[in-house]
Amino acid sequence: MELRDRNGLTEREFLEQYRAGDYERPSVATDMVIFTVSDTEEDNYRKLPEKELRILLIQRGGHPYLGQWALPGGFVRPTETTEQAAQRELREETGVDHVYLEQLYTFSEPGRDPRTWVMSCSYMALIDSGQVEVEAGDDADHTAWFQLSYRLLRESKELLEDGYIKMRQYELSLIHGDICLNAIVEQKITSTDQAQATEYAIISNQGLAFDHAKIIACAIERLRGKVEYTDIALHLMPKWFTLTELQQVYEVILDRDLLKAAFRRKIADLVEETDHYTENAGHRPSRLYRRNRERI
Amino acid sequence: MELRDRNGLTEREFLEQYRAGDYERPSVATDMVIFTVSDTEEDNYRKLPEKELRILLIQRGGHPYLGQWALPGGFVRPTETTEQAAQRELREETGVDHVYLEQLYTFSEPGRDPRTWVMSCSYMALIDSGQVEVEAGDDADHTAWFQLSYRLLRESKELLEDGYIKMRQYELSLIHGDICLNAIVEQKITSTDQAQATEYAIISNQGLAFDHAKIIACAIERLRGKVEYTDIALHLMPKWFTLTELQQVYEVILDRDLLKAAFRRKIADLVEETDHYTENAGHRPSRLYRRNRERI
DNA sequence: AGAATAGTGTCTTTTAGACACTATAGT
DNA sequence: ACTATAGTGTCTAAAAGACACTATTCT
Repeated sequence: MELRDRNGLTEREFLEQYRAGDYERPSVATDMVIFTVSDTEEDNYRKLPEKELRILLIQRGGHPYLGQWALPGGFVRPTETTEQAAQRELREETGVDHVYLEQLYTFSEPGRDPRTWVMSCSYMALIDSGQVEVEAGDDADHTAWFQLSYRLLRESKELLEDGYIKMRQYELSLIHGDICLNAIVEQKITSTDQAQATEYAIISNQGLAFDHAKIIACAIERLRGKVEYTDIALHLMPKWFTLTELQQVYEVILDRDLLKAAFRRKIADLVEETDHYTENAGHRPSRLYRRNRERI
Repeated sequence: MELRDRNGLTEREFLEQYRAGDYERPSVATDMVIFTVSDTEEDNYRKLPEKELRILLIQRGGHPYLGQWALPGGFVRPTETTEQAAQRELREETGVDHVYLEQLYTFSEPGRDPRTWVMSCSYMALIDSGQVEVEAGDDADHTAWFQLSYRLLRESKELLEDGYIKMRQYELSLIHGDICLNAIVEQKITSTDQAQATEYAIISNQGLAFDHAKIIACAIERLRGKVEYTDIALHLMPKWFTLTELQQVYEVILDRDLLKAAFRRKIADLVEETDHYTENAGHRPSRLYRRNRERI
């Protein structure tokens, strides 16, 4: 009753005699864009601190890209999924374990790693600001949180016979103390009647290793997109937070101001009020909220 | 002036002496979900034909999963990106070249291929119905277009201390003539205050090879999501089409009826009217539209 | 004439944007 | 009392949903 292939083998027999071919295989690594949001210092006791979006980078201690900054990552092992590899990496690098984790994109351009054929399966992680503060100081081992900004520099559109080409140039800046990394990433959307393709290219790059500027661009775009229609931003918040803090997080991700009343209407179903309030703020206390687990 | 690592090597020297380690590497394949939309036959000369969503499958001629149906795909070569591999595969399998192509997700579960360690970088392609009809008959080489349906079967939600678990079971049906493939795919969303994870599992499976039921589920969900807020569906249309045909395509993707007036308002900016009309339809002729390349 | 689809007008409901107003702890 | 933020009310504009009505070709 068992199926036999053209050599007369059953599946079990086939698998027993199977030897992996000797064609070339790539190494597969995961690279992670780990986001968190932190307060900047504020001198005026009355004013609220501002928020900033940060990602974790590691300074490379060996070739290639010696001295430059790279995303945390590592090679995937045969006994784990890429996601488990990302989780393991995250634990090793930040000590945190249960966080929001989402696969972004697999980068596979030949030559993206000058050593050998390496594909990168990239992930984005969101860590709540509460969990992270503790580890912020471990600068000695060349791990640092960089403030991120990602802004549209130029935009152009060219009409074709049956479609268009749209180019957008973004400036990516990463700042940690005196260290300032910069890259310009170009997004090129070619759209014709049938085909459509989006390509990213690194136009200029100061201090970021490999194609990591592209991966970071990809992550921030995913984050911006999802903030608008999911509750993803809540994974960046501590257990309890004020609505103003939540709005600040939205604003720092989207890089634009939002109107208070409209914002509160929009996120009303994502949160649940508690009976707690902020204290000693130098102004009217604010009610604390938490994530609404009942939401549909 | 050149940087030297702890062994005193410059980057160039390092790369020259670099030998890839002998740790294990996975094979990386691409698997493609190629969508198209076709007309069903209609006996009543007055009635319009209905649309159905189809994907391309290939019957396996060897172990493993001998005789079962699999997505077209193949291994990635060291000189190409995963996207180029997908494009090559698409050309070989369907003869078409310029189509909408989008990376979906990289599946990496150890054991997903019983032969050896294989990761699959999956892609979704959209082919316009006009280009495809020609190739529809090549059934001899075990390649066939299957009508796809993907429906929610069950949904449940369990509240946790600080979050919830949501389970959804979908029934995936693929039909080509007398051949009927079936799978039930479960989506499990675990969401707590910090963490959130979405997992897919194949609950039952008749006739689909590997974990391809998961990949197809992933593709149809991406397609449904993007139809709502992009012009992605236009890549499934021929050069000229009626608004009713376009609406049918939206309806067959979303698996629900839409209101005509609201639909036309919504897609008004995505299309451009032509001066051509349908003929001999047994009823009032319909204006033909094309994709609007001027759209913002 | 009648069948079937094409195409539009308009009323209602919902959502988003804008802005002004009142409320309150802490120094 | 004053500062800075907290929080709400309401008007307007835009988008989505619902439904009815008219228009047109072909057999």
